[in-house]
Amino acid sequence: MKSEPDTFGINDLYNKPNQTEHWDGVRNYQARNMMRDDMKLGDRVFFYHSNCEMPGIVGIMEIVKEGYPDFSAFDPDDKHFDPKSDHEHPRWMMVDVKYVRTLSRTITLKELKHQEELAGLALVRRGNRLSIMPVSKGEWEFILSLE
DNA sequence: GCCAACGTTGGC
DNA sequence: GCCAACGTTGGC
Repeated sequence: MKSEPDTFGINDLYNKPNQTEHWDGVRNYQARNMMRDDMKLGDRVFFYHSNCEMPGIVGIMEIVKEGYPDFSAFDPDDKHFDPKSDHEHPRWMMVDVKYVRTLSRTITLKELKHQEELAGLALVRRGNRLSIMPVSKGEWEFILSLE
């Protein structure tokens, strides 16, 4: 899962009560579908810092609440307000994530791009801008072996 | 259903 | 700040 550290970085998650936060604001259907259908309680997630000096994987989180309506879409004052989403027919979903640990170092995007084993990783495929992307078990373990 | 215009993402 | 690569919108 990607987030801009200037907006919400891994240290912000670390400092939350229970080190837990809802992952709101996602307004892309593919990403929503993953939160709605694929992300299960206990699943592990990489925390990726995007749009910053050193883009890359910085930590690990865990899903502690499965997909439910993103209430930030209901709030006209919220940056991610969507008038087409309401309580009866919520259009957007989110999950709750909990901090697990910070990696001993940032595994940079540049580094990930250079690994043959990760050629299939969604993150490094051409032009991928999704804010949530799947990681296979093999890819997960390989990435952690780089730490 | 097509597709041009537009807005966004995010690396660089 | 630039701009490639997307996704979305809306006229037709």
